[in-house]
Amino acid sequence: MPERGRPRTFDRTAALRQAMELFWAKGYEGTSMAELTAAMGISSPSLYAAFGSKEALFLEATDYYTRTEGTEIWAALDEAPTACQAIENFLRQTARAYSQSDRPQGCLIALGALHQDSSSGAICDDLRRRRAENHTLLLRRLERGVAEGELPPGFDSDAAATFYATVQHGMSIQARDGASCDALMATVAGAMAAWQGLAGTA
Amino acid sequence: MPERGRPRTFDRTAALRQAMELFWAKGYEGTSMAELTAAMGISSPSLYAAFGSKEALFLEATDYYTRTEGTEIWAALDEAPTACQAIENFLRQTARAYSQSDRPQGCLIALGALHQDSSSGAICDDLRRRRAENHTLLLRRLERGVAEGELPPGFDSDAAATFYATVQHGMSIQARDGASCDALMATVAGAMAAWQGLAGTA
DNA sequence: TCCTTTATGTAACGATCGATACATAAATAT
DNA sequence: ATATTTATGTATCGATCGTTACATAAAGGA
Repeated sequence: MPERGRPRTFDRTAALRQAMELFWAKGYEGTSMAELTAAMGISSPSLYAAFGSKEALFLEATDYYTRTEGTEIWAALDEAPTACQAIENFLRQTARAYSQSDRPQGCLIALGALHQDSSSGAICDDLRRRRAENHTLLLRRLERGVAEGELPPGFDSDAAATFYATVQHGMSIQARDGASCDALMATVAGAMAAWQGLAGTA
Repeated sequence: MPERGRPRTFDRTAALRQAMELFWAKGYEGTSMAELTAAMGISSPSLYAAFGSKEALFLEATDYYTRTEGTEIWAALDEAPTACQAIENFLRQTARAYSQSDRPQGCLIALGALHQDSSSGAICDDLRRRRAENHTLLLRRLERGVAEGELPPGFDSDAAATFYATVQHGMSIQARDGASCDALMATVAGAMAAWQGLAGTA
């Protein structure tokens, strides 16, 4: 059953991808409507008809980002047999993804809008919620490690999840500063060197 | 020897401090001239006469930030007798400073302008240079630890400095998300748990 | 065929952006 | 006293911001 009315002449998903890459590279406030319409290859009224507003477009772009760009990073958590390997693979995938030269460096969720007091309260809140969800994913995997006996009963999964999430956030800034994949891997090695200490102090 | 011409009626340093706090809270692009003049209590021409431009004001504000806000964090590096204690104190001071409720959370140098492609190339470059300087400070302290025999000869000071700098950058985002000092201390504990591993693998 | 519905293209909206022209005021230098 | 120098206050500059009217084009439904 086809749509009513005149069909749109552009690929909505392709346009959304272009918007995502622009927001990813320049942040929410740093990206103008003029740049968006140019990159998406559509006019301003078409953009508003298809996506609602700049804010709604950003929210949809971050959702698209999560579904397309973040998958390999977070899939590593469930694929590895142990929590230790899961965290390490998670960080190594992060290092690889954040340093790719054919796309913006670092993470859209971490860098897209950091200044709350700006005109974009909803944007900032949405990104913060997504960061909290990521923390929860790490926490669940670590708790599973405790449940399976890999980690001691007193292991502070929440503190460890916070630590590794923080390292990943720092890697976004490091990547924005031009760090190579190897340089990011040095940080991964440092973070994983903490594993023995974290698992032992329980 | 007093100045020629009509003396200015406002405290230049106090105005600079107000500008710094605003840039700190909202970032370079997120802060408007109207907000700056309101917070500084001066008119737009007075601002331009005293500081040159918004960009020059930001550069001077970051310099003021480095001289006034960052001192306690980086002083910890030289005061502690061992490199291990130096890094730990450095991170603990960071946790405390980043979570103060009477000032913006996180670090101006880390969060002030992260998106290079924006209109602010010089701003971004300046902050990146300052971050590189901070990395160098960590590196020098670790190299001193190697020279003094505290750390083994093969210790990778550069990788360790990168790791701890990355953790600090991540703490800025964590603090922006509302993390308490205790929560940041959990990350510090995680980062210091890596010390044994880093010092031992050399 | 005519009506409804949706999309496109042109053009422009009011608001805000960073930055200034201009006249006036207040200090020193001669 | 006069000239010079610097700061202030008002008012506004052109450019860009996100957003939208409006007329037209292209589809399905009756």
